[in-house]
Formats: sequence, C-alpha cells, structure tokens
Amino acid sequence: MTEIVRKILSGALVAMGAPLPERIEVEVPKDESMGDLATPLAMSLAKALKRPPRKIAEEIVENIRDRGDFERIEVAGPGFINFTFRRESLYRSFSELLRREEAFFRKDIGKGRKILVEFVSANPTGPLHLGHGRGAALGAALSNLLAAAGFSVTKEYYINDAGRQVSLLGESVFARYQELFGISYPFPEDGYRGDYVLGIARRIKESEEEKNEGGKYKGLNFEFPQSNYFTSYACQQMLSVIKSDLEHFGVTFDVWQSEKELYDKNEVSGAIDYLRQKGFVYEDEGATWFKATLFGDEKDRVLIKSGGQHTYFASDIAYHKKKVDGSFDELIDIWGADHHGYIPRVRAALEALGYEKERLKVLLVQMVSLLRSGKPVQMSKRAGEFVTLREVIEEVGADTTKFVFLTRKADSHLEFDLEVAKAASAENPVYYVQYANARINSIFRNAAEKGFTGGAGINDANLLPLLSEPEETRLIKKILLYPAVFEAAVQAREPHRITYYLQELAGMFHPYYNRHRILTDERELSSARLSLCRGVASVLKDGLRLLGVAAPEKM
RNA sequence: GCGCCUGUAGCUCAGUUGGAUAGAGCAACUGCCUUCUAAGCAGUGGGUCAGGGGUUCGAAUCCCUUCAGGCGCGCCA
Repeated sequence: MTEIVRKILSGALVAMGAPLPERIEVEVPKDESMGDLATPLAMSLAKALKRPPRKIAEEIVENIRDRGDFERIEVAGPGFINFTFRRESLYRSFSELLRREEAFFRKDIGKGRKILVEFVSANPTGPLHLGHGRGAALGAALSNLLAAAGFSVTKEYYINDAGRQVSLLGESVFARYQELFGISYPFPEDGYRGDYVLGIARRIKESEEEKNEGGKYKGLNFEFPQSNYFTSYACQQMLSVIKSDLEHFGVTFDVWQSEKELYDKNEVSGAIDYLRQKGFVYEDEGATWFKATLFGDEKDRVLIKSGGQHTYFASDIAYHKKKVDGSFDELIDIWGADHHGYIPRVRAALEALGYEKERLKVLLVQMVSLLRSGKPVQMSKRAGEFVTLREVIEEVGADTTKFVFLTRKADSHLEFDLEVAKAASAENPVYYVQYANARINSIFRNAAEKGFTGGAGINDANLLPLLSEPEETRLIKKILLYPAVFEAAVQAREPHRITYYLQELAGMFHPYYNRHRILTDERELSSARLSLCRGVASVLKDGLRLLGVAAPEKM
C-alpha cells in the first residue's frame, strides 16, 4: 500500500518539476477518519519551494494522474495529503497477498549484498548468561530479517580462545584438578569459581582413568598463562556447552571463528605489519602502539605489551581485517553496551586498514536485569553465582525468552522478570500472538470438518467484498501494512518493530473473533472470512518465524 | 572530570528516522464461556513526555544546559 502511494507521489512531483526527496515519507494517520495513509511531503518541501505547505499539497494532488486505487485524496491540517483507498483496491491487494504470501511481504532491499553479522561471541570461560541471550535473540532475528530482505547473510561467532582469560580458566581447572587429589594448589586470584570448573576437572580425571593414566598431571607444575592441555581442554568443553546452550535457544551460526587460529595463521602479526608499513605503528616504552588518534580515537592504543603479549585489540584488528577482506559489504557487530568505549578504536583500525569506517555498524545491547517477582536476583560472577541463559530457557521456555528480548529495542535497559515471563497469562505477550494463530488454525480444522475446502486453500477474490464489517476492513488494512513494517524494520535494523506489529495485529484479531463468527450458515460469507483468517495467520506465522519464535497450530 | 546510553501513565515499555488531539500491555474497578480454543473479549480511570532554554510552519524526537540512573574511560578482556 505504501508503495502505491509513494509511486503516485513521485509521479506527481516529476510532473510538477519539483525536486524528488531521497525518501518520501508515508505514514498511517493518527485518526482513522483522516484516511488510510498520509504524507507530510508538502510540508517538508515548503522550505525548498518557498511556498506555503497547503498550496504545495494542493498542487501535488492536482498532479496525481493515476488515482484509480483511491476513494479520496485530500489536503488536510497544515499540509498533509491524506489517502483513502477504495474497497475494491484493498480487496485486490489482499487477494494478491493471499496468492503470493511471502513474496508479497518481501522487498529486495539487499540485492544480494553481503553482510556479516557477528554476535554473542562470549568468552569460552563460562556458560552463557542472560545478556548473551539478548544478543543471541537479536542477532538471530536481525539475520533472519536481512536474509529475507535479500541480503546474503553470514552469522558468525568469534571465539576468544587465546589470551589471559582462557588461560585463567585453564589454571582454575588445574587447581580444582589438584584438589581432587588432595593437593593444594593456589587458586588463581581472578580465577573462575563456578561449579562448572570443578566439573571439567572431574571429567579430565575420569578420562584419564579410562585410559589407565590416572593422575597423569597430579602434582605437576604447569606454566600458566602459557597454553597447555588444561587450557585447551577447558576451552573446548566450555565451547561445546555454549554451542549446546545456543542450540537449545534455537540460535545457529554459519562460522565459528577462533581467535587462536588468527595467531596460528599469523594473521595478527600480518595485520600489524600491514599497519606498520603504512606508518601507523610505533614503539614506545617497550610496547607497540597503533596511532589511533590519527583516526579520531581519544588515545593511541597498545597492540603488543612490553611483556610481549598481544592485546585483545591486536587480534581484533586482524579479525575485522579478515572480515572486510572476506568481501563483505557491511559488517554488523552486536556487543554488550559495556564495550561501547571500544567502538572508536575498532573503527579507527578499519580506517587505517583502508576501509570506510561506515562499513562497520555496531549495535549495542543494553544490560538485562534479572528479577523474580519484582525483586532483583543477586548475581556475582566472581563467586560464580549467576543465573545462566540455560536455566532461564529451561524455566520459562525459549520462545518466551526470545520474544521478551525482542520486545525492546536494543539500546534500552531490560528488566526480565522470571515469574512474569513464566506466567501463562496475558502478561505474556508471546502467548497473545501465538494464541491468535492457534485459534485460526483451530477454525481451519473445524472448517475442514464442515466441508469447506479449507481455510488454507480458499482464495476467491469475488467473495472478499462480503468482508464489509469495520473490523474486517481494519484487519485487511493492517495486514496490507506488513510489508512496510518489514521494510522499516530492515532499514533500521530493528527487529522489535516486527514484534510490536504482531502484537497489534493479534490485538485486532482477538476482538474480531469474539464479535463475529467465522463459520456461519452462510457459506460464502464464511469462505470470505476464512480467507481473512488465512491472511492474518500468514502474516503472524511469517513474523514469528523472522523473530525465531514458534507458531504452534494448537495451544 | 570526560565520553556513550537511558529518563514517556502507578509498573514494564512503544512512539513509523521532525508531523495532526501522546499509545499499548500490566496493575485497579465492572461485566462476558450450553455456538469456531476464556492463554480470549467489552467497559472505566490514569500524562508538566525528568526540569529549563533554543532551532521552525511543527519537537517526546534535533541543539545547549541542569538533574537522576546505567555503562565505559588500562601495556584487562
């Protein structure tokens, strides 16, 4: 619908010889009586054309040639142009939607452009927590949206399996391992104290026993932080836990990129050398620095510490270099908001490498605070006490968890109340949306029993005019708006817009269902209403699928 | 101290990239199941969009400032 309006508007502007704006705003008016769609176009042109907005609006309206789809096109308020569709036009579009379904919803925005979405990327030093879950839900939904919009999407998880944190994990496991033999080994100061660390130690011990090598590392003195058996074993274990957690959550990745591999393949040193050749690297006080200030960062950043170890930033440069070199047109990184200070330096590095920094878009996901019945759940990462994503999924379910995450825009703080999320009630918006779809499917089952060719198959455009109730017209208009919502969500990279739309659509269907019977004695009316239901269900299913949430046929 | 994010109904949050009279859910009160699923529906009340100033035809939205909360500001990751 919005496309039709945009088209005739740009046609009118051309006819007038007026400049075409980059984007013609089309919106749904506040009040239904104002029409179906409206544009503030004339008002935004007022300054450039140096004429009153209402005059411009009138002129635009006069220049609209093809108005066959509209019952009314009128100028209102300070200069809005309001459009009201003819019913026949709505029915024609709706019939087209039923026929083409997914193809009708989509617009090819990406045109095959390659886009890499990196998300979660939690250190493999412990299980995923709720904040990671939020990033996972967002990344997965965004990837779905982008792929549906014609982008070629790669989903990637960056594994920080090199460096201090993983070796600290290894040493923590090593300490627990020694304890299993009654040997006291000083537990590392910032070590990981969660129960899972002990679990890994036990597993190492058990696997030794199986191989008749019991106590192989008992009492030995390993050099940490150098990588060794304990580090790599623990890391592998944690990674498989993380993978299985994500699988439970219904989130998958195309690429698991290891940081360690970047070192092993000399890509880190390669990236540093590259920057050095360009003159952006210098030595000072025994350390190797990157001239980040040349590219807008606050200060220069260390790549190699005076002790010889690389910083996290060094491998991150190599990683982002690898990504852009992979001929991706756009990179999206989804990070926790606590990393926001890191953006300028990564952007600076990209620019120094010779890429436009606009290629990288960083989406920050704000913190999640976990509540139970309104009271904060105490978590202490240091003591290893925290509620994991896995536990939350098991308690409230993956669909609900995802839906709650996707009901907020990324950069707003989120309160996640376990009891509220668990309640199978109206407080829980995911059920509200799923329930609408389940109800419709229930109607379809009844319809089939009553000998209707089935809601699923019905598409008789001639019957659609029987849908004359105000609720029906409103539903049709709402459904026809879905493609515009989809497009806006993709452009803004904001999946939550889909979530809200689905709630609104369900919020129109339930009252309709309560007020009007779908299956009546009038066969033709019933058929028409089944078609309407199919349109609703089709959109609900599509939207839920994009969000990564199930759309059960029975509840 | 500097930077980023946030501040909208009692609570949790939207607000279509600056548009018309600011929205939803929950909570509160009142009703609706012998007809397609009551995880539903109908109705009622609720606002200084944190405060102030500015930009313009028009601001919850952009700029400045004050206040409040969160997060950053390492040769940590």
